[in-house]
Amino acid sequence: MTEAPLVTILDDEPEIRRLLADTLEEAGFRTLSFGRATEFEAALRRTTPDVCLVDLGLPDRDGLSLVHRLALEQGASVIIISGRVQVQDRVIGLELGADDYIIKPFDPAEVVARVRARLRSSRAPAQSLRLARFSGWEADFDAYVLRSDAGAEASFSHAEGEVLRLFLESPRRLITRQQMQEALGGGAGESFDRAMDVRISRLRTKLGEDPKSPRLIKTIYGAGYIFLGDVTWR
Amino acid sequence: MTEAPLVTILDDEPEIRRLLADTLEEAGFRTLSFGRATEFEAALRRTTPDVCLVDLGLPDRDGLSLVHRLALEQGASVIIISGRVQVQDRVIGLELGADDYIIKPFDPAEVVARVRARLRSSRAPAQSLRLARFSGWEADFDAYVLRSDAGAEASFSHAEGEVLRLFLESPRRLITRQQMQEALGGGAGESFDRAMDVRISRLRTKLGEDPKSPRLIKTIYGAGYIFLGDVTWR
DNA sequence: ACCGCGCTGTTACAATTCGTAAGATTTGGG
DNA sequence: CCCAAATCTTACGAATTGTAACAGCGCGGT
Repeated sequence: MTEAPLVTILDDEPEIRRLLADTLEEAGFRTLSFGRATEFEAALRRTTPDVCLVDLGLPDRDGLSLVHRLALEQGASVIIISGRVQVQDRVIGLELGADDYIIKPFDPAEVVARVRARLRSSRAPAQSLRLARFSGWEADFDAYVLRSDAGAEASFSHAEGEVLRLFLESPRRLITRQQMQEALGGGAGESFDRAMDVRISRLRTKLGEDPKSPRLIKTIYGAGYIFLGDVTWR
Repeated sequence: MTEAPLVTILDDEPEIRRLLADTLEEAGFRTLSFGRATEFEAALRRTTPDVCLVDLGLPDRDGLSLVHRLALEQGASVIIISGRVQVQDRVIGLELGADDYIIKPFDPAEVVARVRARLRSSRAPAQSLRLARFSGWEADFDAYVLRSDAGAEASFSHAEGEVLRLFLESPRRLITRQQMQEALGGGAGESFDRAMDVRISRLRTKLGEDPKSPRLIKTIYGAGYIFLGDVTWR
């Protein structure tokens, strides 16, 4: 876990191998490159890669069966990189066990992004990226806690969190009561109105808003609310 | 798990929704379609899809932040379907947590194949799930023992293990009371409710949770529980 | 068989969450 | 300035959840 993830590259064109290896290593991965399937298979007996990039159309072996075996036995993520552009090829590749299918010519940045996506889904989610910073506050949606730079701390309930999240996802933008009602699951136009008010009221209290002139959650009479604040998600 | 996987479709164009829904249902999936993000979010409060197809460029919400949240919170696989063809868009979408990125116009057969690929990888590895590491703890399902990095050690019972395993198999994902009840074999809506609470309470105690603000097992009032923690199975 | 112990569900009661009701306050139009 | 509608706040209570205490059960040791 402390070590960089290992990505193997299997492609018969040396330039492509080098391009992929350079890009991936620059992105912080360890790489191993192979030009022929037999070499690759030999290496598999010694190490277990996290992600395998496999080019179809290899000279010495049918790439598809290799993919199939890899996916089944090794449990590694397999990404096919292929010059075949037919939808049918992609479908077959994916059904055979590939996790992704990239068409040549590819953009190295996209390959890196797709490799990362594979790693994310196979390993445990990297981090709890559920923190939002805004206007001297930090909202922690894991712990359900609000922390101010001044040191104040207040926990918020799930219902309050729904409202807060709605605001933090669309700051400086009008959120109509209707939208809020739909997003918060208030059934069809009932007296859920008041419930929403109350949630917001409680949230304001926890944010230490001055009832006379709220600075963060602003009411737009007859329309809805606007959340003011520069939000950064982490 | 005996039930067909649930795939949600979020796209503002009705024809696309229908096309996707038809194709996926023909392929044996259950589907739910939405035209607006708020509707979708409301539905998320009640069900937990296995795969989410999300169109960017929605009218009522920034699609990317939605993807971000989905990926992190719901634990579902997210596939972006977008008309934006720039590599940069794809990279951003993937880095934000999407598991795949399909460009419009798409071929329905490929979408099905990619959905299947997501399901394959998200499915719990059916191997020897005996040891799990998470947040400074190690759960040993052979010895029925919990060990903390700090050196604490507590044994857990079979019933407690069932709950713990359920959590560890779906971390960071809402587990409804109903789901839990089904998984744990509690007969239909009896007073088994309380038994579940008690199991969880006992588990919390062994994990050294602070009753006031548990860090690992979160209660979602009126819905269920979420287990927070980066889990790695061995 | 008897005893003791740990596991687990049940019960009862405490604590929490969250919507509703109701009255106070604010807003914007005339 | 007046009024009706919209919104805020507070108090309350129903529903949900937490947990301590108790009881039944199974099992191993004596």
